[in-house]
Amino acid sequence: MSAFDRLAQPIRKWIRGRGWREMRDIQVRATEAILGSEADVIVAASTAGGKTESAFLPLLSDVIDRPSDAGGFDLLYIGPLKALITDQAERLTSICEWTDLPVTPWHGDVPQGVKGRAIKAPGGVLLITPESLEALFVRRGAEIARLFAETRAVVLDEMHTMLGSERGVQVQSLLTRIELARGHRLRRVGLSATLGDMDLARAWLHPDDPGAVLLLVAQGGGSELRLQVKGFVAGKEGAEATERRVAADLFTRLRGTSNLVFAGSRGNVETFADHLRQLCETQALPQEFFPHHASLSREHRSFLETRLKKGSLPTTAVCTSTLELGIDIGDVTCVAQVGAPFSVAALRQRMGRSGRRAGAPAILRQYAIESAVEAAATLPDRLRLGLVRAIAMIDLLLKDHFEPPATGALHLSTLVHQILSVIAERGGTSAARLHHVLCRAGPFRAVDAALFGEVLRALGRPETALIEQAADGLLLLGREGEKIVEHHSFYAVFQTPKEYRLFEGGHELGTLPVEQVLAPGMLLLFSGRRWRIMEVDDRDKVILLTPSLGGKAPVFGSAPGIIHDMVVARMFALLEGQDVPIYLDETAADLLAEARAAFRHMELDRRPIIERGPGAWTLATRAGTALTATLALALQARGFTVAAHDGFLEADSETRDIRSVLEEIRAAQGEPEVPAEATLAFEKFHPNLTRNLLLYDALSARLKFGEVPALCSGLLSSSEDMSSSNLQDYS
DNA sequence: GACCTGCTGCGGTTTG
Repeated sequence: MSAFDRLAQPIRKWIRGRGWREMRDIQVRATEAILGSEADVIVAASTAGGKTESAFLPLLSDVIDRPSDAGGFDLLYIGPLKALITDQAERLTSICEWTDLPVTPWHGDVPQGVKGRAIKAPGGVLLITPESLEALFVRRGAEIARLFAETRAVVLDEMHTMLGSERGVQVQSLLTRIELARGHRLRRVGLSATLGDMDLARAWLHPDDPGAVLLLVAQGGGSELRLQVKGFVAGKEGAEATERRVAADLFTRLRGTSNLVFAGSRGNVETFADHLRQLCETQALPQEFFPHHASLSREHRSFLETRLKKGSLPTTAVCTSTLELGIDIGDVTCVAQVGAPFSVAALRQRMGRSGRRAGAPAILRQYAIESAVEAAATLPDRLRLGLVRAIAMIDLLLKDHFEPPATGALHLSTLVHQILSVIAERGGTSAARLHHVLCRAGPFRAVDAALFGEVLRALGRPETALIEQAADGLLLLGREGEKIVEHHSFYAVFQTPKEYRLFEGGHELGTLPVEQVLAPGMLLLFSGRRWRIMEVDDRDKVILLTPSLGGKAPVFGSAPGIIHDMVVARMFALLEGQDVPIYLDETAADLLAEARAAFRHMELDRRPIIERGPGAWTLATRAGTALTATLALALQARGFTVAAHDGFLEADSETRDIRSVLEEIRAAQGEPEVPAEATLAFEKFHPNLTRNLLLYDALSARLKFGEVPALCSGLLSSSEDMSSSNLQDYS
């Protein structure tokens, strides 16, 4: 029987109505896998590859041909974005045209009435965010078993966003809790365009039996890739003039077509959008360049998304990662990247937005801006680390190597969240039951009973008061716990900063973080236009703006970027190599030659430690951000001031010698050494834990003291032969 | 030296 014939009659009718000549290969294979087995399935296909249909045509067929008598939702879909859920619900409603299966989108913008009706008569497909599912547990814990009693499968969309993230652990935990409530397993179907390590993806989907997960990868689809790296040197003209030259190049290359320009930060998005707007104005051309980032109003963002999707007018979005994944914005001619990205995985995701039409190439224009090098130039300037990283990223992209998600983290912040959620769901529970639900059946398997007890005691401290224990031993929400769980901000496992809202007239333009100093009279670039601040209301967190002629991009706040070991290793290979990639323009090639000359001149090709001056050293760690930062902490704990760059550390001390201190650190055998002033609280519920627990969490995720002794050995090795990795232990 | 994601229930008022 052909795959088409295995589908239910109403589904076949819908397919014929589409006028499809045949099903795609991935859809045929998914139909056979889903209808021919009970196994979990991963469907890996590009964004336009028909993943959603691959999963839902057979899943819906199964529901139609083998209807269940019990009530409850037949299929569950979890998606990371509200806009994606709205889109997918429309597509599924169309597919279900000839069936009587309801399709219910469920997120914060869905009206209460729709949700009320779905709870009263659950059935068909429920499409929901992780946060709204969390809210169901907290508010309607007793009804979970009824709602999902006979659910056939859960579809996990954009699965790559879940791997290694706090939100992914939350989803894993919620799925186990559904299974425990209804008493049997829930089949999982994962969808993604960009999964690096398939074994990790399998293990995430089915931790107890990764080998049983069927993996379906779409064939081909790899369109031709055209690349250029353009170098720019900021000379005496200053930074702004250089930005203008980059903007002028973008204007010439992109005008008249639709494109995405990834500018790296919200501040840069505003800066380049402003330059490009001015170029349109000067030449009396209609506006076709618009900014897009998370702080802009929903209204402005949807205007731009709709314009891109319609494709009738040339449109270039200057954007941050807001346009990296999610809803279908159609095909763009070219992806431009200003400055090096932070991961190959993100670059790959971005490239997926271009070259989607059959026969059209994917085009990447990489812009690298470097400073003019003078005698006092900094290490990153002399070694052209921005350009070198951009080339390393492209190199890895071409080889199809990208960063695997981090594994092995304890995720204690999300554990705290789930402890509160399970207690709220059941109105109270025992410590043993909690440990079973979350750490044995659930995703927190690295947390043993002793560590779990320490977490519970931290939450029960009088000053924390998240939980308390009744006389019979039952764990209940404490005074603060009640407050936190009651508020709607509880449902998300990630944290968001407080923000000002920006208005012009009664019209909201977007938001800015409250940390920065803003005062009336200041000039601002925002939402692609220029403003003067009229009024700052600190109580209501509102800022009133009026149009002006000047202005500069605001500071949106920052977090350190994390570069993987694999990228830094590639950067060193480039610095030590001779080859000049053919996709470099003349300036970029000159800059790479300068970087290589500087690398040799500093003798970094021969020695891992060089002395910049008395009490000032440069170390070539050749490691990514995590390990380099860990060594930096150990040096700081011993009185050094340090500055970290990709694969390098600059360490200064007036009293200590770097070699003897590295010997000491090596002798400490990976014992953590963290200066008292270093913060270890990064995640939403971290402030409720003890410093000791935060250290455990950091050691499991972002600090690598275990690798420090080997790193020290490599640095101390007197070998002149640097061809073998200095990360090996020579002792 | 960075980015992104999410949100319930209830009480009061208005409208047909």
